[in-house]
Amino acid sequence: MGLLRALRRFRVADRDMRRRMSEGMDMNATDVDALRYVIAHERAREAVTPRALAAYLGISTASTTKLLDRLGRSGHLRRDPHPRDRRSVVVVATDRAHAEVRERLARMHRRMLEVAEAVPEASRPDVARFLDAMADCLSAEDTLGDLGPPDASTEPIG
Amino acid sequence: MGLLRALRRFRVADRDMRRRMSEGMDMNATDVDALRYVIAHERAREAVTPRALAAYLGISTASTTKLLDRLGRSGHLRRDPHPRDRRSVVVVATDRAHAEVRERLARMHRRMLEVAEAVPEASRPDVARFLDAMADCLSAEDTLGDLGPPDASTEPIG
DNA sequence: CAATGTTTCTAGCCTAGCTAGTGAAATTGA
DNA sequence: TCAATTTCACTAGCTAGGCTAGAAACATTG
Repeated sequence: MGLLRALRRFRVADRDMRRRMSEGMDMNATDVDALRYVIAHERAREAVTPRALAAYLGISTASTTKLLDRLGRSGHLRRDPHPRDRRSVVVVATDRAHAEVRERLARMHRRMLEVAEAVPEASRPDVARFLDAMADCLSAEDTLGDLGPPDASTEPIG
Repeated sequence: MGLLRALRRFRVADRDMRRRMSEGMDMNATDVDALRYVIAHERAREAVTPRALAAYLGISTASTTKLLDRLGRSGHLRRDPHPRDRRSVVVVATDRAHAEVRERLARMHRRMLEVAEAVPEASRPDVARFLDAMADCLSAEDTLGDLGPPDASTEPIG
């Protein structure tokens, strides 16, 4: 079944991309993920609090405080006062962060759009349904992850 | 474009699944990944060395030594002497590890197969091509990762 | 067979997580 | 209204899982 093979390949590519990205931007994977999260929400005009960020990243708020310190020091994120809750804070990406991410993303994102548009109209619902159903499989309660035969991306000793 | 939305959803589901899996098996994500790798290769009758494992996981061989110690202590992996290279080692999953993983995976894997088989014959090549092309996008040299609008899985402060 | 390369492991360090607990502000309820 | 509770971000201190450097055993090559 080539579909599962293709899915596995995509997952590995995604993992490797995150790795390169983290390497290339000289920050750890969580920090990059956080940066992407903040920027995406900023583009959608939605404020991000440390708590929301922690929930998304799956780390504690204490760790998020440290994360914000790091990304503050590196000049990517800033803490602004929350407009309505004086205990809280709004996390904002700096212009530099926006520019840096835009620069790195633009090309890939454009390519992805092209690829999506190249899928024949008639097949699109099936593609979307397939991915949604796969997501459902992974979301089911008691799962551990799929295995399947290894891809040819390894170097067994033979 | 719903395809990219579906793809994002799949990625998040995959991430969360790994998180639950790591939580549920009471080991860190890298160790689970390693276990899956070893078991998958074992099923394909391919030996796994610490070095190959390190390469796959993207960590140093020194860290892999520690990883093997951990998974040895927990009774999931074993070091066997390498048949032809006396410097080296073959990493083997214990029966218990096989059973544990099989138990956790069986249902999900079965579901995934069903989902794949439910995709209409006519659309399958398009689905596979889409995923392959997306993987290529992510593999391109200078990429950072896609952004796109955030999904509704967040709780912005409004 | 000497020289070089490869493989795993050890020793010691550093970072990014964690829990527990704090002070300040918001919310709830009597 | 105001006391009690909850929620928020943060601090302090710990731990685990990465890293580099270097060593010993073995393989490979000229």
